[in-house]
Amino acid sequence: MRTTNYLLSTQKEAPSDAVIVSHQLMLRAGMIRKLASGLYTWLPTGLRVLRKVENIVREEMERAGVIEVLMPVVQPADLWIETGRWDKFGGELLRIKDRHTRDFVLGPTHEEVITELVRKEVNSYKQLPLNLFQIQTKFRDETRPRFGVMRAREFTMKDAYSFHLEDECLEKTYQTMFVAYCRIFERLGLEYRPVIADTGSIGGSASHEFHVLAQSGEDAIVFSDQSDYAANIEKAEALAPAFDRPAATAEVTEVLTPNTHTIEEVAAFLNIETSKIVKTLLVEGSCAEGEIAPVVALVLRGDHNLNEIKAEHIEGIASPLTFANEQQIKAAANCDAGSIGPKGLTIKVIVDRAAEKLADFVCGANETGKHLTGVNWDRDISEYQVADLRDVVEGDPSPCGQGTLSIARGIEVGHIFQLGDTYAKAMNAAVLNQQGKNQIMTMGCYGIGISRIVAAAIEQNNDKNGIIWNDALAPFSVVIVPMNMQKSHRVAELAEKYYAELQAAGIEVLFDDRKERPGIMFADAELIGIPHTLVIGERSLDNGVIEYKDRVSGEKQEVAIENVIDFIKAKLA
RNA sequence: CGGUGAUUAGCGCAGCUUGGUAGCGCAUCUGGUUUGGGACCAGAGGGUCAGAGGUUCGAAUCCUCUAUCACCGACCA
Repeated sequence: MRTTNYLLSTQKEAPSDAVIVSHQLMLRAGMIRKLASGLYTWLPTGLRVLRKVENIVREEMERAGVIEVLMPVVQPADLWIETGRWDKFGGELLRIKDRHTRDFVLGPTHEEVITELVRKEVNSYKQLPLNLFQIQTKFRDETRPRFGVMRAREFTMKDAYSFHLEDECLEKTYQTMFVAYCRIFERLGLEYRPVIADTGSIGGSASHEFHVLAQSGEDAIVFSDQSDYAANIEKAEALAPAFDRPAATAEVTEVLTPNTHTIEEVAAFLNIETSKIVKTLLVEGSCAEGEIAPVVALVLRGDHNLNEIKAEHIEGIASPLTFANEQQIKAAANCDAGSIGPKGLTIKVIVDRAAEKLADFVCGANETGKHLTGVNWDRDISEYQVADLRDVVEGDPSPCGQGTLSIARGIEVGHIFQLGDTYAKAMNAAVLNQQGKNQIMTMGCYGIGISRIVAAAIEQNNDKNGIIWNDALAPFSVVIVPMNMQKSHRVAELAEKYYAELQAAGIEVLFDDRKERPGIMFADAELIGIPHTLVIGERSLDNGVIEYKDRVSGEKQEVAIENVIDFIKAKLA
């Protein structure tokens, strides 16, 4: 590609609303442009990278025996009503009507459509297992799109769905997909970790997420320092402390804590550590439709965070987790949210394992502006239930039994699930088994965020000059930067020759044939992140060499004019 | 959905307090001088100051409403 025939669109400055480095660089390098919130146009440079990711994913899917299909973005509402997700899926599901006022959705995922396909096409166990994938546009009407294509509303995803007669077979395919995913992220050259994940509202038994490690990641993932254990913090169990609760030594005393609302304020006011205070959060309990939800109290140590996923999985708590509103708090505790405590509450009380080990602790007095000190479980509060409610923290023992946990930030780029028969049952997707009886299939689903990977890769590989692509993802492998080509025939001829020869060798090359000063060409090549640069100038031609520059290491070296093509081929091998 | 803030040329910003001919840098175009790390000189084009209403002789500036965008939170196969 010649730069003069291309749309380079680089910029010196990024729009001020881009806050993370990958978003800034994608805009500056001319990879994407925003059309509206969460909607992006892919410019030629960005699209080239996106296609690289797609192709690697496609190759590895095919290697793993997955077969490509393509399903519509627009899906009839009937299917979503059939699985119940028409009601369950929140505002993220964009609903539209056609000219006949029939209901449709823009597909945020394709379980319904693939199950509809397979239940019609597949009738016999002999056709199983079957694993199908597509690379396609998804739409999720995110309440808060951010970070460019990292969390866009419209994005590209690879989604695969497998169908089996038995769970045993599903587990085998799940393993195959796990390995295929590892291969994909290796080939993409990303630093990644598979972690145990929550299955979320999609349901199912087993699930792993694949995270690209990056400071800007929106997820917290935890690792054991002595084993392979790795999990999303949503899923990581906080073990009960291994010691017995100390005996009570203090009497319950009421103290005035005016104008304190947060745990930090109370701790500062009373001059104690936040870990000696418990916080009491009121949430809605589960109930039948139409009934008034009861309120349940969740009690945690002041220095711990509520893990909402764990909480909503507890029997008797509404899912999704819903915090009590002001009226509900007033009715249950007769005070403001800042002064609630477990003592004297008449509602159900669930205590975190760590909070349950406290003695002589501080809690709200259920009277605005007052707290209690010297409170003790059993002696002062008899009715309560103990559960794992909190996020693990750095240094907690690993739930696998070996080592302690550390926490890192990750960008979720892949997620695989063993769905089981949730969707197949809802949609009556069955085949005839060996006994000639109808048997509901069991399913797996496997997603990779293609467009998110592009952003994640940049997040992990950049410097002050721009993006640093590896050979697998680079929009171009080589850029030819001629010095003063308009004046020097020798330079122009050699540049043209290399351009033709590299193209003939099947190497993607950008020939910067603009009438620009060298500094501009260098800066653009580095901003876009092309891994290999060939600098052709009068200065070195007299010595029979040209200059090669490596974007990753920044190192320059001279290469004999006649060896350049072989040199580049060797670099890309 | 709640909180905060923003909206002036393609991008980055100033001007608003104290109302009086809409500016700067980068980018773009023309001509010239340059040419190994974002050059220099001369000139040019580009604006419904987010929109609507109000106050005023006069509004980018003051007031009201609306829209859009972003950040923090809530939410999120």
